[in-house]
Amino acid sequence: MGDSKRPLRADAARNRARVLEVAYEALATEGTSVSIDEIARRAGVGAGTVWRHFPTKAALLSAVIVGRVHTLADTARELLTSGDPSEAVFEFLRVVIAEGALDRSLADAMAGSGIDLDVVAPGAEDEFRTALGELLVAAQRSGSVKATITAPDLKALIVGALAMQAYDAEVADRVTEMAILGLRP
Amino acid sequence: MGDSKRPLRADAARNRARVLEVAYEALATEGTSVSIDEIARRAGVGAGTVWRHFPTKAALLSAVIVGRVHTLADTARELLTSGDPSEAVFEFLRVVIAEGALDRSLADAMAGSGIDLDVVAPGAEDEFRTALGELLVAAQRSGSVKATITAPDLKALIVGALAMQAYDAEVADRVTEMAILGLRP
Amino acid sequence: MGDSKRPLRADAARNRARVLEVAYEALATEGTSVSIDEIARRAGVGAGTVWRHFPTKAALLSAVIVGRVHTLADTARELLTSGDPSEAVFEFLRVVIAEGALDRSLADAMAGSGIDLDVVAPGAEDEFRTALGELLVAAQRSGSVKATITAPDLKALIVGALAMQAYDAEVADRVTEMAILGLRP
Amino acid sequence: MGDSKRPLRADAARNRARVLEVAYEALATEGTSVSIDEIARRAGVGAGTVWRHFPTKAALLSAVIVGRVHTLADTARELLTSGDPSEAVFEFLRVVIAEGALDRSLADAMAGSGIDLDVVAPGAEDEFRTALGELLVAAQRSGSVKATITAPDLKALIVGALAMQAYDAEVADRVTEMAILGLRP
DNA sequence: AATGAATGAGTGTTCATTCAT
DNA sequence: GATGAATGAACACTCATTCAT
Repeated sequence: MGDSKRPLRADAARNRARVLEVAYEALATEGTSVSIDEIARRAGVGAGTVWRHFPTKAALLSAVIVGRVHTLADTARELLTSGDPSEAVFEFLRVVIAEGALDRSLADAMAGSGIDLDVVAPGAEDEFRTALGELLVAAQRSGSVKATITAPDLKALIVGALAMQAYDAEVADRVTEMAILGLRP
Repeated sequence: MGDSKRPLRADAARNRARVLEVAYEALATEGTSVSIDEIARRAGVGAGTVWRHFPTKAALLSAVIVGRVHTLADTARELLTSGDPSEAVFEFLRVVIAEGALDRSLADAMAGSGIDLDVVAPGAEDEFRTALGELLVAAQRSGSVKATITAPDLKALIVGALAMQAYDAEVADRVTEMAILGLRP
Repeated sequence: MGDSKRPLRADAARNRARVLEVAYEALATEGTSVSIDEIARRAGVGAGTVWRHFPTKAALLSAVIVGRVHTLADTARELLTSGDPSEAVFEFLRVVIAEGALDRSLADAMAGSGIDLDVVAPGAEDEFRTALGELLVAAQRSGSVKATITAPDLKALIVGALAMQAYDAEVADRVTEMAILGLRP
Repeated sequence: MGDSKRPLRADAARNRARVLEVAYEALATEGTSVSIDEIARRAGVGAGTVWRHFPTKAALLSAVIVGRVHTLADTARELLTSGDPSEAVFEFLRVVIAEGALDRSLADAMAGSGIDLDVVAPGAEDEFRTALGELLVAAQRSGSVKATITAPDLKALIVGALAMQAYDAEVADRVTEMAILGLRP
């Protein structure tokens, strides 16, 4: 099991990665209204090539989002092991905010009709939830976050930060700092 | 005051109001993807009539948003005079959340490229800021909100609540409650 | 009842008729593969205008077919009243064949997936069946068609003639003449 | 006889045959709208392999049709030698009808613009005509078909049966039976 | 002032054909 | 010889905007 897809040919893999990268930037900059043609143009490939790799626009959006979720989960793990575990959760929130300017696509796409992370990439969702859980446990163990705070609270805060970021960076910043005060004992 | 436009004829004013009302409902229900034709159809007028009053789709969105801001400012004033002033600000936040399910359009439209409330309706912005300022002063005077909280903090919280609402009701709920904890002394 | 649609504005009606006419010719000449854009171009209108009148390609095909069925029913009635009733049914078959060169669209469209005359225009279907029934009764009464022949036989012959016409005029001609021999006592 | 093409390598020949077989089934089932990619996928070969053997879609269609014509000619010969020669021609017609459900592709493809059997495979055409001629001669010799019927009449009936089959099985059935009555003395 | 028909560029998606591996 | 990725034009359909009535 797990070998249902042979590895892509080198050139195809290169194109796929290039499209994903360009799509991420384009979505972050322009929102979900960017056209597939525009993404293809920027990536220097034909529209059909985008279609080969991502047969619907939703599939492309999902792939971008899944990639972003992986990156965030990586970031969470790094913060936990490389710094002060009691502050890692707050650091993570700030990273989400700081990088969120590029993440208009996530909130847009997920708010937009019909993309459910649980459905398109259950693995990514689990990975993300696990990382968040570790951040939370570390913080509560060291007393920097109230014991009454739950993992869903934390996830809501992350998602909310992204949603606010999509609208306005300063708004996200201010509200998150207020909510962080509410997290502390 | 010295407006260059004469008052609208009665039937025109009625049409304008009807379009606005229908547009608000349609945008709240369907998001910004509703077509102008659909709004015209629901309002029982021709597409050209919508165009006469709102020459671009952005103009219609702006007008809807301005109307909504007026309503929110009214709500703020009512809460201040009819209930406990020390809790009015929290009540207001909860109203924003509760009604926000109808306000997907606001965040959508404002997050979408290029609508700036300060530009399209400086008066509405002022009115809203004033009402928020009064809520804040009342709360701080009675000690229910920390003295370090500023009007921009509060505005960010309102706007953030709307942005989160557009994505997910529960997220908005949880994050706002956390932030309210951060507001209290 | 029956006034659910107000009469079209004069210019709209003209456009609708022009599109239908052009569509009939184009479909007859090129088959169902003609694009809507091509039809719009030939009719001298925008693609959106075609769409306003016929929101899907199937709707346009249906309208063309219904129009054609009406014309055929008219022809049947004329043949019955203006000539020899005993030969009217054979004359009608020959007209179908002769004009069928323009009718590639009918067989194509009806063979193609999903257009059912009974569904798109039950009235037209009834009108057609009635006209065929009258042709058959008149012929059987005068003894020019066997009593064992039924209305469905006759309808099959018409439809088959169209289907063969779409492929080859001579084939339709020869087979129909053979079948006519089978019809006679 | 002196063909300019050397015989195909064994594996290439196997691929060619497999593609043809799959193409016949796919065309019969789905009509001419099946994509080359889909046929390649079902045959388990790459799209380029299909292209190597059949450089255009029309070439593939032609090859399928030619193959089908060969099969029909074989059937005709078998019926002539293994059964009652006087009824063989009627049996053959019924076989064409019965199997015609799989032959939507023939009528589709030949009705569609530009494939002419005489051009793409004069040999197959001759073989088919010869077999039909033999059926006809046998029937007329035994008195089961009128002497006035010609080979082109019979060919029209076969082709017409296929054309009608593509539209509706019952139509083909009824019309062919009527025409058979016209064939008998 | 109001209507609603017309426009035409734009969307996501599809696919026959070509070509680098 | 075989592969399957890439191409790019085409499709049906949509809609904000304009304009004749």
